[in-house]
Amino acid sequence: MPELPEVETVKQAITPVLAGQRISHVRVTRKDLRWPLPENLADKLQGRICDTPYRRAKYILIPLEGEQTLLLHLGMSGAIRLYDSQPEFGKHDHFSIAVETGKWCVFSDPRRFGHIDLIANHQLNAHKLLSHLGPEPFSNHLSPGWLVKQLTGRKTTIKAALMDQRLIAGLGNIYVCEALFKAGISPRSLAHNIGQKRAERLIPAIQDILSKAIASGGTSLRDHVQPGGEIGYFVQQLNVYGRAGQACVDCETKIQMITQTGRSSFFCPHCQR
DNA sequence: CTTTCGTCCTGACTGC
DNA sequence: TGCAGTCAGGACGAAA
Repeated sequence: MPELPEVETVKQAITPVLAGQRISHVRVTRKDLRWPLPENLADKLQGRICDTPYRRAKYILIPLEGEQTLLLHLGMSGAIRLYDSQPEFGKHDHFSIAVETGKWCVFSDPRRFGHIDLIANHQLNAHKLLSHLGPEPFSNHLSPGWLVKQLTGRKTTIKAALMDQRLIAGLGNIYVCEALFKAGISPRSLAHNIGQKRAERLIPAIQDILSKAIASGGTSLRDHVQPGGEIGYFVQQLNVYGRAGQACVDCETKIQMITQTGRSSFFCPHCQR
């Protein structure tokens, strides 16, 4: 259920469990999720020491001793749960690892749009899922001038442009809707019509929405990283997403829902121009 | 080249 | 209560 803040939250939760720890058990119950998993994945991971996990876009990357990195992608419905000891596995718990402390890290994904891969470090930058990604939303790369330049000549809407991982990596439908609301920009605005003024609102809006979501994700998480507890996503403080027909928090105009490139967009037709 | 559309899959929810 | 239909936070690859 993951956009960048949820993935970041999961990464933060698994870090103290995995960093510096040797993998003692691996359980793989499918040969594929969205794509075929690496052959003999369990054997390849068994006994390896994990380095500190990090995040790129919506991917969790766990460097392993031996110049390889484990990539986890949660897709649409993926979640990771942590346990203090071996749990009872559920039907969608496709991939689990234990470390020598006895703790288990369980990857669950009902829709199986997620993916797991094991990548040689020198091939990371060329990997199919990573090579095309744009800068992180908090990268120094992002400036209003940079954004305006990137949007020049784009004939699509700002909504579709922000959903494109090649422009800025890690945004998804919810936070694009929320950032556009915060910036007062209609999702229907054409990308090439976003000038310096609106770009100067949009970039801080994106960063503000994401950092607040990460902070609140972290808060809810602390209570939930208990034995059997779930690391997941907690809806809160959404101003437009999922609020079609309800009053705008600023002007009380009814929030509208439209479909753009196959995805729902929520916005306030009065506040967002 | 850029952009949109179909697709992978299960489960939760709505309305008849 | 049952069942068909709809929708979902992602992202590739084909097609336009």
